[in-house]
Amino acid sequence: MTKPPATEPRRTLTLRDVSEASGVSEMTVSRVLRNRGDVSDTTREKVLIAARSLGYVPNKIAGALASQRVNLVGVIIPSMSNMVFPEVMMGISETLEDTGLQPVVGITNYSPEREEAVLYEMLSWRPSGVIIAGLEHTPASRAMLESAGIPIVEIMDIDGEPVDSAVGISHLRAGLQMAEAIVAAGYRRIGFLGTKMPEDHRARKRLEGFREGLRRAGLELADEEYYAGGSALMKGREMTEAILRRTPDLDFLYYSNDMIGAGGLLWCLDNGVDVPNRLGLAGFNGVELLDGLPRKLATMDACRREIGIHAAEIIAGKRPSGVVGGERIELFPTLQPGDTIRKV
Amino acid sequence: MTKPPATEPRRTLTLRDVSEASGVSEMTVSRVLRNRGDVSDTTREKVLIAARSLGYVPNKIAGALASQRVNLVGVIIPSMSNMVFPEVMMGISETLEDTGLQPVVGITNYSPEREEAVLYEMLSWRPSGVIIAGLEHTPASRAMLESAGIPIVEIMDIDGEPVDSAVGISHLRAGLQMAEAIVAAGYRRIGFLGTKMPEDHRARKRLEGFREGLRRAGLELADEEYYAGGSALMKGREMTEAILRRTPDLDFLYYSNDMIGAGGLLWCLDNGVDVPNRLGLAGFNGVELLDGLPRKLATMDACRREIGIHAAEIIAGKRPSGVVGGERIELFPTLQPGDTIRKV
DNA sequence: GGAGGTCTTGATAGCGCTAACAGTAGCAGA
DNA sequence: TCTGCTACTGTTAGCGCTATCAAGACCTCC
Repeated sequence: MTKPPATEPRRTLTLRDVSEASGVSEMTVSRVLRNRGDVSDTTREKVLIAARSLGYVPNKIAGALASQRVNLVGVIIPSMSNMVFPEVMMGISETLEDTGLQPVVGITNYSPEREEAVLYEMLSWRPSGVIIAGLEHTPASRAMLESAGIPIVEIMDIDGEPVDSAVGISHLRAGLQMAEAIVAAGYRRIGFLGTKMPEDHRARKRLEGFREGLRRAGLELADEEYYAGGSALMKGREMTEAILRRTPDLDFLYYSNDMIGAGGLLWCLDNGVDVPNRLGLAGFNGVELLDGLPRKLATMDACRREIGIHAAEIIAGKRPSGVVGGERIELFPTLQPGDTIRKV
Repeated sequence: MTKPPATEPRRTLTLRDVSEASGVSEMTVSRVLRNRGDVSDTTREKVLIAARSLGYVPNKIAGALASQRVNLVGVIIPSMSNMVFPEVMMGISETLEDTGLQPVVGITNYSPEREEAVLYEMLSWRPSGVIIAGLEHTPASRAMLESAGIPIVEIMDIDGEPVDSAVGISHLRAGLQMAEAIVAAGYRRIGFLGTKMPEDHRARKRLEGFREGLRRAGLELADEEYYAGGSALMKGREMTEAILRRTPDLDFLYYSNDMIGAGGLLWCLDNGVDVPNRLGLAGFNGVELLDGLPRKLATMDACRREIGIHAAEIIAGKRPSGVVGGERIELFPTLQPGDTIRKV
């Protein structure tokens, strides 16, 4: 039988091809490629040369099915566009790096239905664990998480009942603290600017906590302004102008995130508003970006990187002491007064 | 033998469980769950009820192995932290949404070795296609891409030889055009500010094209300044101050990206530099963020969303006319002069 | 000398699903 | 009545890999 010409229609390679090319069993090839079990140096060498020269890429689908192990960790977050989640991701990837585990991201756009769909899709790949933002999920999502039989870490928030483990900060408390700081600095006519996002539970909780803080001082919000979509910086300018036109005697503006806060700050500087004496400003998140602004906006960092690190550690089983699951790690954000709150 | 009490240690469910619970064969369950093939309404109903009440989640690993089809598309990009790639991702996800295909992202941090590793990992899941940033890869990466036997789309750049398809803009030309516009506006003492990133080939090509543009006008760069790491906005300020201190007679600064450009702009405004008369500024990318700045930075949009859309269309086989592969789509960025280049 | 290692390799049996084909029933048309 | 179809359901045989066990070769130590 004559060999067909060099370029035969290429099937995708399997272990068998490498096994034939190197003259050992498939099992041995598998062992070499996974660095598992004893294989003599000469055999190992032969196999590696054969695999490389063929350009063999293992099929993890088959491998995962056979071994019942998948090196994937599902990460489900609402968005990637504001700076907050990328930073969480950094913490996660960095921590997972030397564990052989690999994050796979799903985006929900703050939609519970979408979250449910993304979760279903993820679980159908049988990941080793799931990291998911928030504690609020549809009943179906919660049921899936509960019966998945893998570690689940709910991140960002700890005001609620986690399915399994949770790592985050208390947004209720964050809002409360900010209110206290503002009141302590002597501001009294306080406005709030935020997003129209009923499903952003963390922003909602911050506002709730903020209101509570004001109430304890016998105050309440003097005005509110909400937006949806568009460039946050620009929206911050527009909203600031709008709220001040409507309620000119406001002496403080609390923004639900740093980006609109920064927009507000720029508007004030452009329009000669005396910050922080005539008007104080504060945001939330501690976005690094703001470091370059002419003045530093008061904010509260959300411990984003740390949250990612801790969550990944739980999934990777790296937590100290033999804790098995159901961990609850609360982190504590610190207030950064910047230049936009009066010093007391 | 007595049945163990209700709460027995839960194995993960398989088709067989649903099949037993609903009294039909596994095959029929499979058909119902995938909506494929004819199944009577009554059977369908029975199966769906059983599946739902058990909380069955299909195992895509087994499904993919059996069907030799994987609904995943690998997307390999250098970074997620500057605003450029998230926007490409939006275009991709949006386009893939109704195709049953699902993007899976890998990040390389501009490291060719990392890219190689990420690519290997991705290919081992046998995705339906790969979208990868840039045309420059290690020989091993290129070999993998060539022999993967799936559609490959290299994005962002088209100055080079693609493995299969390519969608992007010419960064060489982008740099050249910007140089021409600057020269035409009468600027002569031109500085460049960029990142220390030998592996950011697109930034390199823009600079190359920019130099060529200056040379054609008998000019050359009067000074250069590079940075690495840190908050881009902040770095933009610092670098601007540094380059102007060193070469005070510069009349134009070309930044390799909008963020440092924005930092530069803020510095100029803070320090009373007359922009654009005494000093002109320009960046690159067309980042939406900049909309909120006091003055609009000259820039060039990089067609990021469109790139994502076209790339996804190629993978999904949505391209018009029966083109099979090896498509090359060039997009053309437009110059947005903003307020930081003198009107001619 | 033989029991009991260690090291290395291979054979076998699935993992949970789906492609492909093989029925079976029911019904229209000749 | 039989053929030929459509609608539905089940059986069989893998997909490409790994867990597990078995076995051969070669030692070591009483």
